[in-house]
Amino acid sequence: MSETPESKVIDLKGLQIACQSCGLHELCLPMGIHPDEMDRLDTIIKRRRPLHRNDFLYHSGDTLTSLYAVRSGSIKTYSLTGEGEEQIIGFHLPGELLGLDAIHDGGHHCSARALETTSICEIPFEDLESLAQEIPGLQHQLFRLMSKELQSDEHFMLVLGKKTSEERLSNFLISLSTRFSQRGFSGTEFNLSMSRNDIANYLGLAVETVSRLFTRFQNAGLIQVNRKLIAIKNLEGLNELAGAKCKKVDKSIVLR
Amino acid sequence: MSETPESKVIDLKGLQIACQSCGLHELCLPMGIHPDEMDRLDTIIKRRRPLHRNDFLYHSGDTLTSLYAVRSGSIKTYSLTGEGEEQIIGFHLPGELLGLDAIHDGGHHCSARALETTSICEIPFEDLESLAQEIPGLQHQLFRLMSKELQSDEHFMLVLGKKTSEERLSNFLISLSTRFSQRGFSGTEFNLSMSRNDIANYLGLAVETVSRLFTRFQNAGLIQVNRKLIAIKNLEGLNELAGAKCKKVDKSIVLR
DNA sequence: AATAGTCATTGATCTAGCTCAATCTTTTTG
DNA sequence: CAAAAAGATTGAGCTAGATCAATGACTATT
Repeated sequence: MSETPESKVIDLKGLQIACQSCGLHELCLPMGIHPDEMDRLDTIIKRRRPLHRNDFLYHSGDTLTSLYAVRSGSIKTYSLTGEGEEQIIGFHLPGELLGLDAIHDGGHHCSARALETTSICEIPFEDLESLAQEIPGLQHQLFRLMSKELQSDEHFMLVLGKKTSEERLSNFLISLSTRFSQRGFSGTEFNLSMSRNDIANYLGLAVETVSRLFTRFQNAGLIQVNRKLIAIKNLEGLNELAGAKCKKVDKSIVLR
Repeated sequence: MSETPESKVIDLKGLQIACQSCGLHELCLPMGIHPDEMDRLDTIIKRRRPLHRNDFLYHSGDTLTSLYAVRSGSIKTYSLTGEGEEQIIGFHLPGELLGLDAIHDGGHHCSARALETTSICEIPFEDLESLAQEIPGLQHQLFRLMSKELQSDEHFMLVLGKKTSEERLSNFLISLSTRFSQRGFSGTEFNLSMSRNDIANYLGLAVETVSRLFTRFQNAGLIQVNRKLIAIKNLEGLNELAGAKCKKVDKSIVLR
């Protein structure tokens, strides 16, 4: 985690991609701020060498020093239950900010771990806060990003609150699809960087249920599953499942 | 909703309680800012006449103009599912801020409705944002409040994600108890301003299940239920239930 | 005070999804 | 490359909680 340049073959200079030239700046912190202000943001952001699979970005209990933006790869966040079981809170894709939930009391209450090789921009929070004090657009964007996360948490609470396993999984797949395409990747064909176990844990289901659902969805022609690779074949159908709340007219009957 | 003073017998002047003298300022927006800055905050905050039970604070689809802080009473927020059913997102107690999730795209995605007679401070968002630009403590407190909400949303996701009905309801009761005592009310005896239906909806359970659980909890000596009035008799026991994740050692056996 | 309407409780049954168990596949390690 | 470990799938049965149904209690209206 140290910043000693000599300890690596990797050209750290090459990692110093500016926000300006980053394909994610329309989603990320720099959104809506002027080019010269973006330069100031760049001066506080640290680009570190990539994390490998299972590397920790931070641990539960760590003091909050920085926020982190995913540049490529993916991260899962989780906390441990009373009995020491992992409980997954979220999966974070490129352009998404981590650590916002730690601002409140200055400490992380969950751990963040790379699901695959992942590069990260580190943004020291104190610096960011001072900069936000000077750049109205940055303050606004920070409010917007936090608000967006509140919104998506609320959406997920709705999904968990009432929905059947079918609704949960279809919502999950749609969410991934949407987020991938917003980030310039294919929304119809993508890799799941997390295990079936992680998915089940996140959705509050048993692994077996998730596995069965994948087969069912595939048999119904909604998706094509090949190990970690998912191809969405019928987004419309998935959407119907995702919104299904009818008790009487059982839409899921097509899947039997 | 208009501000015409002559249309009411209520002394609107009397409603103009300053943040300074408000018992909630340690929890609410003014926390951590200096007295003279608090005065500036006071100048932008509008105190309106109280909402009555079932009055709307805002509707889903409304443009975000203000954030709202609950001064007394309680508010529920909910959105409508595809099939037009109400899905409750949260219950908001005195000192809590509403509308933060609307900053992202400037519009409310849920409706907010009073559960009982409720007074509200209205804080025009644009004014608040400008003020936060000038008062670092205010910017920081806004970040903190949003972060706190993220944290509690995450906690609730954990509860919904895996937990049994017993765990869900005990978590709910503990959350209310904690929040009431933080606000200077009794944490061991309080009124539920929401219906059993609302509770069930919020927790993703059937009304009947909630009702049965109340009786079970009462029989186990954990709580005393009298209609809307709840008395916590054994907080320790509730806490155990709330954290229960053991599959083998079934703690809930005591309740049968 | 009577009536209608809403809200809450209790009982009986049914089912979605969990648990347990076995097999198969992929990844890791020596 | 083989062995071991981890992850994924599939099957069979069980259970927590949903649904359906009926009754009881409180609230509001006239």
